[in-house]
Amino acid sequence: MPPDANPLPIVAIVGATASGKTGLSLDLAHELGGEIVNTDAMQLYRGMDVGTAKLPPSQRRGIEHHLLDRLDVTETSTVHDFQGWARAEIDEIRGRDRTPVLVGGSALYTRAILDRFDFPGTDESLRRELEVELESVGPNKLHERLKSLDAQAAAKIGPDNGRRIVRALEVIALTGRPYSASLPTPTYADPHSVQIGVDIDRPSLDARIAVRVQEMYADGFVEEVERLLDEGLERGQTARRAIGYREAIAFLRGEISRDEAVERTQSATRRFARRQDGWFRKDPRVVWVRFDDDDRLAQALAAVSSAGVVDRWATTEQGGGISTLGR
RNA sequence: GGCCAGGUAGCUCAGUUGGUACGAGCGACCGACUGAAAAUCGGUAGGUCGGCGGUUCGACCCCGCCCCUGGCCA
Repeated sequence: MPPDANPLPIVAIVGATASGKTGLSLDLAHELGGEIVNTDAMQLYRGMDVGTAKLPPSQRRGIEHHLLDRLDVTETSTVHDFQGWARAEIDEIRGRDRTPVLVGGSALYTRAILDRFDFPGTDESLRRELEVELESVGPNKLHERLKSLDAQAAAKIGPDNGRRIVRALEVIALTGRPYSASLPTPTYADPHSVQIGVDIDRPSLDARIAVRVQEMYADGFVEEVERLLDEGLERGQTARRAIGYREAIAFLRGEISRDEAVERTQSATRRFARRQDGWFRKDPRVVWVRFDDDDRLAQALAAVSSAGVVDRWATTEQGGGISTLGR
């Protein structure tokens, strides 16, 4: 392996909301001379600050942050666009000899960047057609059609998951090939990638979530949502469904009380955090560090320094009889 | 103190004209996931039906007493 073949790594900090990713990412970026790349679907939106726990510029310690505030709340976020933006951003950062540090809780988005992961195209009018049909005939009818076209995908997706059925039908119509309803096996697009997961136990996490939501409301979250409503939040396909925002909207409409909005937001966030955690846990490549370990930065740095040099280690540190098989 | 309503899954409530609870939504737990992913969808576990006694072959449903909650009247 030529020495130059070991470029700057791509570092990703993953884990549940409120686990402490942000703090660790800043420390890491500081140590590595890195720049932060957001991998959170909702922090992509301009104006969604308090409710997404977006780090205010004043607290960024002078570290560059990328991929925040890219979308208007009325726009639909797509993994595909995000993948393109993020990869371009990463190339640019590395081009400046800086280390990209990805931070965010959207597992699909993170994988879209790090892994070999190609998304089939989309077609506005076809999509709309299918959605209208879904609305009028219901998911089961569409599921039957999917079954005749791609029984495997149909079995995997299930008869009631309208949204995914529509997407499968769309992909099949567009590509003429079956839809893979299964995720590809995780393979880094660039082998010099590391994922560091922030490990936190549930009681601690739940307590932090409870506090965070309280603080959001104390910090003008409702006012933020009012502002965004003026900007057309409810017309947005993605943004208005964000946890916290949908509850705040219900509160502003007078459908639920403020306390109820807080409670529902807390419980929705807890559920979300569990899903996030499960999603990252499944990835065997993630190196975990405890959220409250004083040594976590050192552990993370160690994980980073071993990124991409696994091959070298395999030949030099293996020792014993196996080394005779060396390259 | 009197009257009325009610006490059924962790929560909010259905239900059985007496025959082993058809429960539902939410939550909890587990899982799926390729262009909305903070989305979308699937599965599992939870109940001595307020307590005690009575009637009955049999009561969560009937009777009596008691406890608790809410409301009304004193």
